[in-house]
Amino acid sequence: MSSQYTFIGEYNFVVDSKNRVNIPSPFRQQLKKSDKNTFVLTRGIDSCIWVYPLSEWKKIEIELNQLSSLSATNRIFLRNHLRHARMASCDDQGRVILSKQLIKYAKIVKDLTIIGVLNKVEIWDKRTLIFSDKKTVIDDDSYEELSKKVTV
Amino acid sequence: MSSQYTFIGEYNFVVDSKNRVNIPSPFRQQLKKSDKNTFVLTRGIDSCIWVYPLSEWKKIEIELNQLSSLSATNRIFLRNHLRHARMASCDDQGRVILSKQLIKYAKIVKDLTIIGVLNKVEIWDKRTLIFSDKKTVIDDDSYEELSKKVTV
DNA sequence: AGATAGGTGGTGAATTGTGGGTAATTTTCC
DNA sequence: GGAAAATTACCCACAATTCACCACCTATCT
Repeated sequence: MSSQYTFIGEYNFVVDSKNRVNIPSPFRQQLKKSDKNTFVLTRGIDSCIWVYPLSEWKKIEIELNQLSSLSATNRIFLRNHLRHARMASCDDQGRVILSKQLIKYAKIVKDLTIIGVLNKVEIWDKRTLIFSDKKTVIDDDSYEELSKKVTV
Repeated sequence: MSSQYTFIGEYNFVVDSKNRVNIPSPFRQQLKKSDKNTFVLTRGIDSCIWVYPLSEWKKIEIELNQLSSLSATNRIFLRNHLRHARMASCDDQGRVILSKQLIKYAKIVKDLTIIGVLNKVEIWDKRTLIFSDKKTVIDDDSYEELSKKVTV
């Protein structure tokens, strides 16, 4: 399950009065033509927005398509996962528009921090992330668990 | 069994005095010519209306055809699924007409929430969905099960 | 200094969601 | 069967939003 993308690094941007956000230029330059400058934006598990290039999202879709709608759990899961997702294409300046729902969810005011996380991009409200940083220190036990899965 | 369609996101609309409902424009734009602006509307398993593009419905028909009518469960399932299904075409403004039976079944008053669920679209009464949200929480065991199937 | 690239702000045109009217068609009822 | 009533199909209209650009400012590198 390896990705074609290598989004890494951190960038500070602002969201403008029309809810537009710049995708960092190094990320945009990686985009394949087949992705047509299109991303899928959705709720992150933390209070941030996850941004996938179209082709990366398609991989997720393939998995979600396995789930039969005859199962109640599946239906709830699919609904809740997909309802907050949106496609968005870059304009000529490389910006995407955030929906009001996503802005509200991620508590976005104006200043943003955008982080590359390999195959996806996270959009954080700057202050929210600073606050979140203080809380999310990984304890030793969790590192033990992690060590079984990744070598780093 | 992957879909040609990527219906995602949530939209708020109203049903008008003639029982017309707008199909969200991003969904309509995906429609293939062969689908001829035609959908199949039927009862969802939850109290909502399921909307399939014609070609996606055809796939379901193929699956349903696999079910032997010798089984009582199958017969009941088939009947209940098919008796409420209806074809409906968009008008020039991209709206379909909901039958009274479907409106009653989904307890639709005026405000709607429309959710894209990959290959189909769900039409919910706004209040009903909010109420449903509160009741339907996925428990931990179910999440464990899900995690075996999808990574997301 | 000039050129280039990257980030931010703004604007007019096109799209979209919603409402309504009228004629054709179907259904209902006697 | 046929008239009346309801439903449906096919239009037009319009306000609000969104989209595709254009313009400008800034920093960096040559």
